[in-house]
Amino acid sequence: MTPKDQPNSPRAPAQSTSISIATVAAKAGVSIATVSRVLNGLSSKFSKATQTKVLQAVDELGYRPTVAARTLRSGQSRLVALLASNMANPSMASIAAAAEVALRKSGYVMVLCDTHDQPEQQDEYLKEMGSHNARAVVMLGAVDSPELRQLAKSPERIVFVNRHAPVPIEGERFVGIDNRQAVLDVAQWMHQRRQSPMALIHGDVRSSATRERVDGFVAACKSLKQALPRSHICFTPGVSHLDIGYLGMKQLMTQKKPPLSVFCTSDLIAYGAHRCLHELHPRYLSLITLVGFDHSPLNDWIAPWLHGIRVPYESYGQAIVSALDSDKALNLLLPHQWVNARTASAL
Amino acid sequence: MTPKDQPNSPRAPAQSTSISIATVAAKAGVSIATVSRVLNGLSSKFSKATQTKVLQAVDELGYRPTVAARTLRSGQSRLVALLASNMANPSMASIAAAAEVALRKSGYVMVLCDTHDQPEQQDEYLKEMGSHNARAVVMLGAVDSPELRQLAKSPERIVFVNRHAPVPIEGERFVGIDNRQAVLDVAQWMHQRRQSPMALIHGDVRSSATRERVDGFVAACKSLKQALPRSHICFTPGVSHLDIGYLGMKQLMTQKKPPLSVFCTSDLIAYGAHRCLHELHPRYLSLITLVGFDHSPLNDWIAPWLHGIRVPYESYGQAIVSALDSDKALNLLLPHQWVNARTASAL
DNA sequence: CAAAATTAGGTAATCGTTTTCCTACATTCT
DNA sequence: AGAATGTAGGAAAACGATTACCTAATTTTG
Repeated sequence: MTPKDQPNSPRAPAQSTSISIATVAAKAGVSIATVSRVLNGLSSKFSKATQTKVLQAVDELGYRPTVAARTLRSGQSRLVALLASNMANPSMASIAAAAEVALRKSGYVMVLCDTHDQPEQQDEYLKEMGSHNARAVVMLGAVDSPELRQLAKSPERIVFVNRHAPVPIEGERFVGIDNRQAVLDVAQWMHQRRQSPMALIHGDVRSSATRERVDGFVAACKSLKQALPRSHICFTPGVSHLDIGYLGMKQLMTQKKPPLSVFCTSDLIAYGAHRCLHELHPRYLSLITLVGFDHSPLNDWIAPWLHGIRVPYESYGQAIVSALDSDKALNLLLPHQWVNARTASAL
Repeated sequence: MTPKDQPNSPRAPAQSTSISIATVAAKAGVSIATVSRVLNGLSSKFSKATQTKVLQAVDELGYRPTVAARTLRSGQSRLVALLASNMANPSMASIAAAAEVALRKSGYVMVLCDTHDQPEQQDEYLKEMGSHNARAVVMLGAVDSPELRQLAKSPERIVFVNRHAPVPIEGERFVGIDNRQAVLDVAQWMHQRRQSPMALIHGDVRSSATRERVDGFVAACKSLKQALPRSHICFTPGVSHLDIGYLGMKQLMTQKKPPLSVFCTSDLIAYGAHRCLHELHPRYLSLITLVGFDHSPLNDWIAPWLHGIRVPYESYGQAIVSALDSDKALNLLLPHQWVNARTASAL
């Protein structure tokens, strides 16, 4: 702005010499300890006048405490690790984005780690976070691993998101939705529309979320007296959700009684199923109802043909922070919502 | 697994007492300094025998250096901050995911920050990263801000991705694609198909990437003697890319000579345009050609009607690391690719 | 009014590393 | 053989905060 853009008065020390708490103390004419106390709000340890002096010195020098020193001494850092099992999944990305905002707002710093659903990587990251003195770990799709079991026994804070801990943990902090209720909603909606036969394409049931959805859906069908033969339940191991959907749908369409409505346990699976139908014959798209699970906002734009359960990922961030700051076990189930396709037709 | 799941032999010290380099030194029967040297590979400072002893002690104790202490002493950390302007954009998420993997592979730890394209937030994060002794900052869509200018003058490493530094920086490290060439490809393809009139819907030109695409496309049209009247160039400030596309297309369709092919400077814009066309009349979808820019892998599944430039986001990770590790300015332009729509029809 | 309690703030130890000196051999050069 | 060089490793000083402990002054209490 001003012609001279030296940030400080000429008296100010060269920017190169980093300013430490000692610099502030000297400038304010107090001891290092006092500066520290003011900065940490250890009230009844300093007078109002001193506070002002210190704060002013801090401000003038543009001082910021060195994180490493603080962490070393106090043994606590503001780092929170988010271990995601697969960042290529848009819903994981949504959660990561929401978590980042909420964590930041609470003064945390988020480190992102993609475990690719592999126990070894997960362990590596968990160890890494230990040596960083991370305040907490957010597991976005945890898999079983030695280090995780180890960590679970320690007082370390872990928040499980969407997928429960792979091994029972007393005092588990969990953030997710009520999958049982959600799939019940799905089953009832499909049942009302009388679009039999129905089918189910699902992901890997090693994920508790998927397991709840599969079990819940099967149970709901049974209680509704809605047929769901084993041949109409598809899963292909070892491939992406997109391929699971694609292959599953292909398989379903070879049955003698192809389904009229298909529930997919994730949106990605539904996308795959859609592509399959489209390739087989575009007309199928208007005949067969696809129901997904996740409903990213983008669906309204590019997959308006998809019905499904909307998971409120944008509010996961705050929930994760709450779980993290909580001193006891927590099971936060966020409200989901049924969403009708925007267009009946196949777009 | 075993009945006794004490991780260590009975001889091992209680897990609670954290093991430091001193513990290792004691166990190996050497000094702290030597352990440090072995761990840091300061060769010709220790014998092979000592190395073995130390490494074994490290292994048996499961010792990991405390990051904070190391950072404090050396003034360097392995933290790399990735400041993204908008994580809700799938292409940013792709880059973030790719960067995370590549950085990790090179021993860095990635901190994710969403600036929401706001200078104040960006500054806050930049300052924060300063006090973390971050090794580098990766700007994924930088905006102009005081702190960034300040940082640019320091020896701090900054990598600009996709969008160039908002203010000229000598020695800029850049990772992106050749937008000029890409839009030339687009224009030529559209020109060959003779789908006149053509139109352009673009994002905010404060982004250098968008500016290059817009200017390049306009220039290409001119050199191809392809009409592109001002009325066929749309931009709506202050709304999301999706809305830019939606509103832009709506505006285009009210013209007396609506376009037969439309170039959108991002896929999100194309999605918006598509939705608009679909709502106006599904038949439009098979008449009007939409060309996007980004081409996330998901497009093959949910937007097979979209032509466009594929940006190799998955290889951005490695490129970012290269730029970061480079000692001099760098302008890494990755190869893009023209992609035809998978289906001519409107899905 | 003396004792007790509170307030304000300084001194110095400490966190776990890295790194600068130093020393003491062992080797090589002249 | 004496000097120079290299190798191996120890002792101790940083790095920049937090915090336990201590001292004085001030206020409250009985």
